[in-house]
Amino acid sequence: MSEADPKPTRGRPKTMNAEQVLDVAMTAYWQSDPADVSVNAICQMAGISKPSLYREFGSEDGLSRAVLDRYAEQVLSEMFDVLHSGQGLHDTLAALINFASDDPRMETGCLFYKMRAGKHRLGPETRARVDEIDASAQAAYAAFLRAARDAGEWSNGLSAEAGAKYLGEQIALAITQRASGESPARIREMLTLALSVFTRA
Amino acid sequence: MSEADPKPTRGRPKTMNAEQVLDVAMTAYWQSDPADVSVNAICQMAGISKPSLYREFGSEDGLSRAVLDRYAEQVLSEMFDVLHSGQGLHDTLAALINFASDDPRMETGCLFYKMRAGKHRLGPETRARVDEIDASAQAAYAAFLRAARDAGEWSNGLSAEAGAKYLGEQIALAITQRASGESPARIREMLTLALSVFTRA
DNA sequence: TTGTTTTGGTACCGTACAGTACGAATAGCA
DNA sequence: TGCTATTCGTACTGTACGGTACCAAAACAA
Repeated sequence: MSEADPKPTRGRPKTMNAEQVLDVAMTAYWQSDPADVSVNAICQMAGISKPSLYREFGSEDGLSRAVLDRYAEQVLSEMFDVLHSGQGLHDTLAALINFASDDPRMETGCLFYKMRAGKHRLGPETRARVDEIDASAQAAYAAFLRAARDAGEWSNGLSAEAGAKYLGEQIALAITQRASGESPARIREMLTLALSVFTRA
Repeated sequence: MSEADPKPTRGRPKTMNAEQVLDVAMTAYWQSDPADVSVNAICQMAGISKPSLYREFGSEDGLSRAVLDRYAEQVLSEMFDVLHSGQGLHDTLAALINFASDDPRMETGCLFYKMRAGKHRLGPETRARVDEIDASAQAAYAAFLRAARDAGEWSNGLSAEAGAKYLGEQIALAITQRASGESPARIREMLTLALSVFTRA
């Protein structure tokens, strides 16, 4: 992932903690919106100077890409583990509904979906990473639906790819609505309705 | 709506055409995103100077509010006429699906939904207008669903308000996906699936 | 002609942004 | 004690933005 720094034995010791900066940036991006948080603001919040940030991450694009990587590792991975938990279709969908509607981490939305929604405002590296993650998420949804179909739990006229897209977009919609202050109960009601197409013949 | 100008008999005759400026701004906002189009760019595209624009609209907020008003009159009104066409539930839903999936005007998305998605970046007047339109749209959807229920065409356990919210968000999602380049066929497939909850018992 | 009124645009204001030049600070090594 | 390597942050660059001061242009009225 990142080039292993051979820990230089000479030179002024670094006081900047890259991971703490990433945490600060991730929280800020996540709580509001990547497009509304400037590099200046992140430096101020993290208590470092701008050159320090640029030495570490190269550019704003490099920073946001690193933040997205961290978010994928720390948050998205857990979300996609649900798809491989081996439970049945119904239980897995219920788990997804629970996560999207009630998980406190999604109270201000999902950083990945925020980045995807404002993709054109991101730098090329971050944008490419967004596309990668989007593709792998769709693949995971599709694999999950294929498994459910093979197990005879679902037999729609829909292709697994179309179903995956639908499932992914419904979850994205639900989480995005949480960021705009909609009540978890309403979101649960609507998402349950949207996903009922998988459990009703 | 706007204060009637008493057409002054004195002073230099105005060469600026406010409606043409609004058209230019609406097209620009609509094609890309209100947050990505500057006042400078609009002035350049419209061939006028910045003070002229500010004399007419007061501020960027005033301009975007005027653009939204125009959009509501010219585009949204037609969309909501569908709800009052008096057809049955099934036909009306089909008309909405047609509009969202295939109407060429929605090829680059819906300006209203773009503004709503980036509401926090708008000025106070425009933001208030967005909320107004959102509320009246929900009311129209709810009235439509109540009428359908009274006619016995729909008998879900859902409240008309929850159904209205669901319906509106599904249409918004479909149109927003068109702006991100998704194929009309896919969008139609997914929106049809999402709205099938209204026609299946 | 001489004012008065209205609209025109040039040139500017202050602010915020991403990104950088550069010298001071701090370490190990000779 | 230098010398070199590395990180530090102050202070700056250039650009873009929303918004405005100001005066010239163009009409009618006296």
